Amino acid sequence: MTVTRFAPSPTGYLHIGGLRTALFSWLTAQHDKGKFLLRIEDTDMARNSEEAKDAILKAFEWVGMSHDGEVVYQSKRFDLYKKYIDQLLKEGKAYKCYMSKEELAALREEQMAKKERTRYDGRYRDFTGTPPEGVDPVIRIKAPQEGMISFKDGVKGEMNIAATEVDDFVIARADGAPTYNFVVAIDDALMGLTDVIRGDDHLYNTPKQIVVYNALGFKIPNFYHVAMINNEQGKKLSKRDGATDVMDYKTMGYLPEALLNFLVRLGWSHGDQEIFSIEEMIVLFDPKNINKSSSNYNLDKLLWLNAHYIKNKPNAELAELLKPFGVDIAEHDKLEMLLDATKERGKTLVELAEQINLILRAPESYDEKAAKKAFKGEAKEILRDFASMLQNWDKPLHLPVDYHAVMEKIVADKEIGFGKIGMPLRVSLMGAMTGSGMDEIMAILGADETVSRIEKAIKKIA
RNA sequence: GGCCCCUUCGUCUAGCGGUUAGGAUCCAUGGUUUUCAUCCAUGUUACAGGAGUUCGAGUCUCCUAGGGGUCACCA
Repeated sequence: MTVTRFAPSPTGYLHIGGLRTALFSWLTAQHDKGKFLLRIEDTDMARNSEEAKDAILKAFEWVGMSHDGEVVYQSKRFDLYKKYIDQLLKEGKAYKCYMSKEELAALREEQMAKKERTRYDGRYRDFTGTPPEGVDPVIRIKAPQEGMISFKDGVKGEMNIAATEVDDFVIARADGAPTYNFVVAIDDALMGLTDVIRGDDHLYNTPKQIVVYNALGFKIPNFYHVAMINNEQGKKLSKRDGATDVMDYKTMGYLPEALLNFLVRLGWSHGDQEIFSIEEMIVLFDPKNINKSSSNYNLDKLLWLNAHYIKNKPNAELAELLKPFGVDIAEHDKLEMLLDATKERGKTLVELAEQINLILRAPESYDEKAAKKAFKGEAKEILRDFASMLQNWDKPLHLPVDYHAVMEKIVADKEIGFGKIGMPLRVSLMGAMTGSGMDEIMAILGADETVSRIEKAIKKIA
């Protein structure tokens, strides 16, 4: 069975790039009807925070990516790691290193001066003498000293790293706490991971982890290293480039399905298809199709996708989603009409909320340019007659077509073009020259409110 | 600096030795709409550069350039 995972360290919010690798992992598991596990990498007690962990979990909840089983916390598994450290020590596959931090720094400086690769020189690898006083040793693992460490990466292809590139790295600190590459390999193996999908900044950790897998006799999973997401300029994505926190997209009025659709197309594709429902992604996703090259983050496409998903969302659901944006129309009797008239005009929920408020709230002022153009000539008279027609109309006024009939009547009676009534009417009702169709707006407002706004505008003209 | 990875329209990408190099987004123009938006149509723009291999190269090989990653008792 396919088992994938996402393993963030709780040092901050969930990053947009992290969400993409999580999505790839999640899709791979869903596709194979396998399991997607969540593990919190909190071995560095100094940098962890409970808030960060909660923020990450919350982000997952928002996008609707659920994990299987309990969340695994590495901080609760130290006994387990300790067991494996002792085992390796006993088997002679790991050893105590008494080199002080100062000595290590000196060695590194020396190597840098010689323009060599900085690496631990293995001086305690076969040490049998008396250890120096006053130094708490670290534990280092014996990495192969010659040959190649090879693995097949599902994205990058065949990888061959010279053993000389991997030194005897530390698996337990002086205080006994295990280190990242050690615990990741153990947990991935013990949790039964079959496919490890992660950012390619981890590419160089892989040979190290393979050393651990081999030392402990664990089965090596498939690796997929996904290239980074850069900003529009092709540089590393940073906070300066706008939203990098997944939850920022919620507050900016993006739909999770739009964000996921956007992310799945960054580094992955299925022919010419652009729109993928979650179900389609699950059916079609294959990590083998992940691109080798890095991709640039581009807001245009996300905006386009978001507009698409808003347009196609049922009105009742939209009404619920709009609540956090200060628009509560769930109980509005013209809900359907209101959203049908506005949802094609908002690329985000924020914009959609603005569009709705533009209709629901009587204009406090009139756009200067629009008013100048619309409220001229006989506009005042036309508006007055139109209001009067609305008040004396002998048929019911409910639907847009009912109001359209009134407009047709005034146009016919006065032998004027639609613009003559349309423009002043629009500015009277909305305060501006843009927006939804007049028939729809009037039907939403009702005759009384329409007349009231017209009268207010007439006063303004005078 | 060592090692490793990457390079098709501005951006996301299709392409897996033979295509007028396709789609999407953006932008522009036109149509629809009493306005705006939507929608529809049309258009501009790309194989980083150079050598090879081959009848034929975006596709294979090498070199160069550019970009990125990584070199912790962080994860």
